[in-house]
Amino acid sequence: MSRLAAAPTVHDVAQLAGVSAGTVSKALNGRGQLREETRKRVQVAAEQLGFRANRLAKGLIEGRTYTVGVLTSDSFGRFTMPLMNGIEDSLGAGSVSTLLCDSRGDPLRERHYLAELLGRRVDGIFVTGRRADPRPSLGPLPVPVVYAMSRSEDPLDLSIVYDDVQGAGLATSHLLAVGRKRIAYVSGPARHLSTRLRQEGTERTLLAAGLSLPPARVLLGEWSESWGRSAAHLLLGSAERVDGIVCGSDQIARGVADELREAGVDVPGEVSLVGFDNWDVMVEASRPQLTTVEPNLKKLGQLAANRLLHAIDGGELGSGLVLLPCDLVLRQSSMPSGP
Amino acid sequence: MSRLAAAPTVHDVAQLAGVSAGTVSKALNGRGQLREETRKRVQVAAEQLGFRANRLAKGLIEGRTYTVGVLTSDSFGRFTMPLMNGIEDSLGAGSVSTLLCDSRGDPLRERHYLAELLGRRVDGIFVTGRRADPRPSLGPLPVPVVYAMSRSEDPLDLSIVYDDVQGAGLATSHLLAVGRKRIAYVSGPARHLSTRLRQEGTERTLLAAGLSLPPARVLLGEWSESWGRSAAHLLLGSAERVDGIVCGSDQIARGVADELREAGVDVPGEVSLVGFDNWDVMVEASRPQLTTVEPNLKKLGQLAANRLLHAIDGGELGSGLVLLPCDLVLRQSSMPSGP
DNA sequence: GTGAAAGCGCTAACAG
DNA sequence: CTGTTAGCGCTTTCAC
Repeated sequence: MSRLAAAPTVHDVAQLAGVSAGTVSKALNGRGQLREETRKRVQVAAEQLGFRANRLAKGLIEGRTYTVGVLTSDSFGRFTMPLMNGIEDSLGAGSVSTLLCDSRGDPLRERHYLAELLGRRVDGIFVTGRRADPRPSLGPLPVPVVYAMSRSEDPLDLSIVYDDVQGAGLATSHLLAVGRKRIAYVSGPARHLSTRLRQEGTERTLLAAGLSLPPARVLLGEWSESWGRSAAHLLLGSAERVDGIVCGSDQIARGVADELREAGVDVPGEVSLVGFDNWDVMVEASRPQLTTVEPNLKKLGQLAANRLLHAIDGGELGSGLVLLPCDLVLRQSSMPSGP
Repeated sequence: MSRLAAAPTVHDVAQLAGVSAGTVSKALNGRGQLREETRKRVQVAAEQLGFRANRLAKGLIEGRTYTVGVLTSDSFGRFTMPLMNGIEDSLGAGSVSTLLCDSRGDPLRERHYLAELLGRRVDGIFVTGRRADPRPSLGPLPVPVVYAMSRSEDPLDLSIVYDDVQGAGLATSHLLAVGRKRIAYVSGPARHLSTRLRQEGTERTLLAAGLSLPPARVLLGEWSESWGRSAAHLLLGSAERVDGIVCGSDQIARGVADELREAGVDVPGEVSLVGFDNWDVMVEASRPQLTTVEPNLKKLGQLAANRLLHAIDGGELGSGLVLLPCDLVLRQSSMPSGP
């Protein structure tokens, strides 16, 4: 549509209302003592001109911008999305805006964006990214920083992540609870921390129950359905049959489910399956639908935002690694006796 | 990590370098005539203090903020992501930052965010969202607005979308080219514009080839794999066999592929299949992998950003609906004689 | 060459 | 009650 004139200033409003700029400010912000009639007149004039106070000018005075930066090391993907939603939930209420920067994993680009954010005097910064692996700290900055769904190498930073170990433990406990005993772990590349942590959670839980996770029942590959199918094929070919599988992702779990079904193995009749991520697209399209670990990313985002806001308001930010517990979502793939 | 002191100002740098504030500005911005020695001294002082010019103050003077807003009517999803990447590509070069607002489809929230963006004096605004259906215009604003992957009801606005009709036409032409004649269209809900446009593209192409798309070969349902499977089942039950299927999404196509395979129908031997979206996760996990329509969202984002930047620099924004052509990506699902 | 002063849009403190 | 003044951090004349 057609373009409006440049944004009006307090002076424009003042002139129209026949008062001074200071009076406009007071009238519009409900400060000072004004005659009701004057206040009204100013409001009408402001309305008429479509006046909105310039936040840059306000920020200059207040010394804060009500803006936070989000620095992501990876393209905005499926995991960043619910996290961002959580962050917005907590920020939106206080009308803090979000400046988005995607470094695409390039450290140079990250430095550039960081400088940009600092130049814009953001009140705080979130650092995030797909990989859960520890990443270099941004170092000491004039504003508080929260590493969300991402962990800084520096223990003095505050990092908030979901608990991979506990999540996998939940999955494993559930398999034990439905009577499974010979449990396998199929997951992504060993170089990913989350692969190792989820394995640890699975193994620990089995050990605590007097069972074990022998190397032959640990299959590590890629985060793909295709690998899930291959892994299931391998499991079918081995001498001893497993009756439960903890998968490192919903994609893998779905691949496993497909392969098992096509090989005539009943899921969950003969084998119980648990995924990880609670990714709706995968979980719902899978046959049978997947019991899976919900990493509560939205909640993680909310928590991260609350901590950051608190620090911005002068509170203590805290430091170290905060582990947020996962939940288990029950669906058909795991329950031999029906949901 | 520990917190740094508040950001230093030009005066801090000036004091350290033993010059005046004005000189600092000139030295750091390469303006005015300064002795090389002085310039150096200022630069060293600035470096030492970690000085970054406050962009708010700069923006106040320049009258522009080098910030644009992105107003999305839907959570940042799979479609918004590549679009954003494209936008960042074009903006990043000029170090324009992005203020992100997710209205979640709530008009009230949208108004709030719009006010917020205007208050922050963004230089321009992108409007986007998952649905391709026409949406109400934001109306006349003091800054240029581009509707990207979204169309405004007002023809005076500039809307840039990919060409659903042409995309479906590409898919259909390809099916014809590999020798298919009895073609079906399986897609999402009829209330979605993209469903109807893609149908139009399919039908037009068939008519142009002397063929037709009878109602019995049009199956509209949901954007899910599950619907794809149901639709394929229906097609298998009908009297006349189809030999090619244009699907409204990759998810649907994958569901169709699964159902056909499990019913013993060879894809692409007996039936050729084309999807829409080129969504890696679906396209690669599908058996066989999917030939599909690539909507070039990243390119769309780049174009939208370039147009907006041009308008911000005082150029003409333009208006009306701009249709960006789709591409076809060939994989196994469509080619009876192998790729 | 460099410093001092004015002003971007706004608000807070102080006059009147 | 309302207007005037000063100043947030920066840049840009204009004197010196």
